[in-house]
Amino acid sequence: MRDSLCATLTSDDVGRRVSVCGWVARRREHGEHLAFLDLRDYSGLLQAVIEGTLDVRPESVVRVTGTVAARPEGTRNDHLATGSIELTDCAVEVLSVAETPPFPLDERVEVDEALRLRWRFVDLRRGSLARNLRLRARVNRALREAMDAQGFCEVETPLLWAPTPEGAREFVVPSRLHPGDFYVLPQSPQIAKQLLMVGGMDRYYQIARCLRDEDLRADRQFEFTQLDLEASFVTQEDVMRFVSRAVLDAAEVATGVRPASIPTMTWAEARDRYGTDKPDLRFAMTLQDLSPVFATTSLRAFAAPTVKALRVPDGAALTRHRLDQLTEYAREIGAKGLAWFRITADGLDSPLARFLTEAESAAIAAVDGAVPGDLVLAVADEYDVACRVLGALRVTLGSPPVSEGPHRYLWVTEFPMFEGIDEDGNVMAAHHPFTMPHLDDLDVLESDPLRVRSQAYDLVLNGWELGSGSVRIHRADVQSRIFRALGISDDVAESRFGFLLGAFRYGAPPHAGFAFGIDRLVAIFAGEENIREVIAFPKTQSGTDLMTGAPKAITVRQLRELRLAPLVKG
RNA sequence: GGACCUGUGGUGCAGCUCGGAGUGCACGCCGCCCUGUCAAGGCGGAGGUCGCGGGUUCAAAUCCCGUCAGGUCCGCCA
Repeated sequence: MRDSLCATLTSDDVGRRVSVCGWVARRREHGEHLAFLDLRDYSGLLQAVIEGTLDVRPESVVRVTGTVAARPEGTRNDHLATGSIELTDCAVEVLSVAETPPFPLDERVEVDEALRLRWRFVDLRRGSLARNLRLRARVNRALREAMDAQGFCEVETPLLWAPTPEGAREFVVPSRLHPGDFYVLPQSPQIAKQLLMVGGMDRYYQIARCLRDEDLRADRQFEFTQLDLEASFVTQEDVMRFVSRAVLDAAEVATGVRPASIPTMTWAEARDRYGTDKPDLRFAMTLQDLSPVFATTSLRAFAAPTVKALRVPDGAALTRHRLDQLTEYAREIGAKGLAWFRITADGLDSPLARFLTEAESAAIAAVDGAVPGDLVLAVADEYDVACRVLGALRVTLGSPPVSEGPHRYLWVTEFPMFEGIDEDGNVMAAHHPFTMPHLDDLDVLESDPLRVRSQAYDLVLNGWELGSGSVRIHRADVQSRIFRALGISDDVAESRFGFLLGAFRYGAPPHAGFAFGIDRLVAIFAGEENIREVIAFPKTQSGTDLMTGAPKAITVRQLRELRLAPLVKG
């Protein structure tokens, strides 16, 4: 139907007779003798000159056959890639008539997202979504090539899997052939890929869809895509090298610049200095420890195991209302309160200032090299609370928009094996129960489990957790000790993970792996705050699809076939 | 489960504090004019359940309560 794309024609093509197909982006009519038609296909725009009237509606699909011509002197358009040429002597064939679109396709108009989702097929015609999806395709290809080059074999794993009650809530699929029984959609191919290792696949990868029935966020959809990989006879360092290669290749393809190698930070340092396990290294603002200064304080608000402080450059300008909001936020995420100190040339401006000793005031005024005009925030609490709250405030107050600043990658290593204690007094797995403990900490596994580090590692980019991985346990004795620490009895372990543990009895190679979110990676490459902008057909925050209307009721007949009966219809 | 923000012709906004006739702007749409425009231009026109329900009031887009939808966040996401 066509022999050219709109924006691939150049002045070199002048004189050629060509056919192009696309959508009517704009029309400009000048009476009965002249009209202009801007034709759009995925490559861009091309102007066609119509000598006569033009009877096509915007967004109709047309085929234009014409002669490529240089534009007359003085009529070139520098804003258009094809602005020095145009099609003349045109024949316009209308292939499909369009109604007026539900919102303008002009990218300069910001359109309500609900409308964009309802009419996604129209929104896809606008530039930014289309660009993001093409960027995503290039990233996918770079990832595949990197994995292939490193000796990995792409293997597909089932979407219909067995329930493994642990971790994220699973999507459930009723079985027609086995009424009353259910498949679940995998939260990740975790167990499948470990079985591939036992099966001798050696190095596996997959661009895998993962499904989790948890509440949605700007960076979380029910279904998301990971580069999932696993390798045998490798160390943590090997896996980090594999992943770095893939991510850096993708970054180079996406941005044109290859980032330097990715630095490493321990989890303990990340929490201490940045108050989070996913530090955003694009800006400084590290947490300062003031505990020694306040060790013997008479100020009750500061009598706590840990006092940490954060300097906010130029933060003294924040209004009292804003400070109240920040205090409210700090409480919301677990702090008892938030102390603030405006640094002025005359000393501290704060409701607490008059209760501080001279040494205490001096320490606060000196936090992180504070100068007049800055603000110092402080939290006194248990160590982990102080870190977490100030870490969140650091991001709230300092973090640049996603589209700004450099891309700062970071490996975070030596995660704790366990975090927190459940109602039964057992520790809880921080990663998953097949994660190998740090060998140096194996002797305190029973005596002091919360101190045990794991061989788990995260990849972080600009404060977003891209993904995580670990060295897996391949020794039965270590696995039993972990299950015991987690309060999982042999029977329970057998019923939940029996097929995996059984497989491990038939010769399991030492193996390790990783998985990272492609939606998030591409969103950051695209400068988007929201992964919906890099997904063709995303869901709303309440999990609905405004285009298809999903989720929907199914017919009584379908229910009967599945032997299901609705208890309630909400 | 919870907090907050948003909802006004097809689209994007203003109007809301301090209640007084559906008032305004820009785009789009329809008609007419226009031979080099490119976010074309000129003239004219149509188009509204102010998300929905209730309350207060002589009077509600505006104040109050509830509810729905979209978004951001907390919880949740081994």
